[in-house]
Amino acid sequence: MKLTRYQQLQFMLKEKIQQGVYQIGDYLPSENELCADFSITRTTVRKALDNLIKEGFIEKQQGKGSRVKERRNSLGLLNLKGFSEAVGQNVKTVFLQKPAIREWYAEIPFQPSDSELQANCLHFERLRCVGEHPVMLENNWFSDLEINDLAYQDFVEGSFFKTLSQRYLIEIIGSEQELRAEFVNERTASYLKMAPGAPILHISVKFHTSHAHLNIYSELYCNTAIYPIGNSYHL
Amino acid sequence: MKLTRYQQLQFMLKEKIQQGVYQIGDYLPSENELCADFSITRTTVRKALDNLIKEGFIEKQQGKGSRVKERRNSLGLLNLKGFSEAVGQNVKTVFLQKPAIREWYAEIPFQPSDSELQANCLHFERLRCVGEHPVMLENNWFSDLEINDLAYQDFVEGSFFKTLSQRYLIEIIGSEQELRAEFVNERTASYLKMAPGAPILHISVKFHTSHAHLNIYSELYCNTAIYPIGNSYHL
DNA sequence: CGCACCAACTTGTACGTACAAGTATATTTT
DNA sequence: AAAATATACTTGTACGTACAAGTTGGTGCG
Repeated sequence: MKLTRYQQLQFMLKEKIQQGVYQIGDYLPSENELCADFSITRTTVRKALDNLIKEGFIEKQQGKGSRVKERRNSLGLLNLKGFSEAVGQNVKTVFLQKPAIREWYAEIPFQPSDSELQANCLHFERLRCVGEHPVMLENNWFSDLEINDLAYQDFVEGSFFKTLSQRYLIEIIGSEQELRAEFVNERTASYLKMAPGAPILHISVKFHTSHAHLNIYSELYCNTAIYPIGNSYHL
Repeated sequence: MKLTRYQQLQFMLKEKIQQGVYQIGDYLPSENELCADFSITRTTVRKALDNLIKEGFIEKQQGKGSRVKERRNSLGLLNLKGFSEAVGQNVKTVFLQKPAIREWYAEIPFQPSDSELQANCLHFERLRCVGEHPVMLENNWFSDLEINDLAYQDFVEGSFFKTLSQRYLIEIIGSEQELRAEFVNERTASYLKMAPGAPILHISVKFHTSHAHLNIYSELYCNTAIYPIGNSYHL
């Protein structure tokens, strides 16, 4: 697997950002410095930086430079409104099912590819709580083609996506979602401490990753009575 | 307002796509042809095409060319799953409130800017139906800073966003959403022909546009019992 | 002290060139 | 007829150069 020059620089910079060498708000070396350091032309450096912008890692300003930014806001990822932004993020995550090989769940509204179905299916289930309020029940399925040795202890800062990015160099590059308002079922109601018959937000997601054969299939049940679900994207 | 060369080409191509000169699936002229036609270098042509890719208008394949694609799928825009993809799209849209200047709605969960609040507020309300099923009640608010003379007869193919793009050259470049599952209220239930106490999907959206001072604020109430709401994006 | 100006940076645009790599078609060989 | 090869396209990568435009800090004048 041979990488182009701009890919080498792109991945190297991404790695340093993820490792914290360049922190949020920091400026990267200027384009001319990167040219000199890597013995490449500015055209190639700019291609690498353009990709990092598209991936949401940095932003540029003419005359100033390239600054590392908070990536979460660039993605169409779900977040608990008023939670990620909160200062004291007293969020707890409880594993109901630790990561393990299980059967592919039949009720996924998206069709996994043949190569995914032929591989083993990894699955885990978590309960997300804000303070003492359980707010989201989350199930995830994905093939073990690219990911092995996944243990729940390993999750980087408790985040599955951060783990994918830092341990496996896998980035989320897109998603499809289906949204439904339903009556909560019995099992979910008991976990989320909701009254029977209450409305619940049911989200089915297919996350596309930088590895073409790897998708993450998630089924989310959210109690939005206190914390609505937020979702943002931009080009 | 002086446009750069790649912007001129970019807007010209976008215009031709929107006018149907280049239809979905068509290939654009090759990069070298565009170079010759506009007397610019390939670097500049590629910059214009890169932007059209980012905006979701085209996709490229090495060795073949640049093909016009269905833009809807690139945006985080909401669509009725199983509806847009359906062949016989027997969708009806009924205006409950035609576009007119009204008061800013106080309950928007996003804060309009001062320049927006100082301008007049345009508003309209629509009911979206699939066949005989009403599925979505939609309210939209936005300032009249960039948009005037908006009449409901003018909507291009019945689409507000297509109207913005083609009549006002305004593109949606991002959005923030808040999702909630609630009990349907009385008025909404009667419009959507739902039983009182049924669960409903409540979506609050702030659409960011290519005009920095113009945002579209939408409040959507969706009956997802038959048609779930779809939502996709990719980098 | 305050303001205008300049110099030294930064990124943005645009030029031109060369070759690599993927796709499709026509031609030649087997 | 089928397979391999040549070819003429396409886009992708990478080089190098020049100047425009935005930002910052210092210098010197009023």
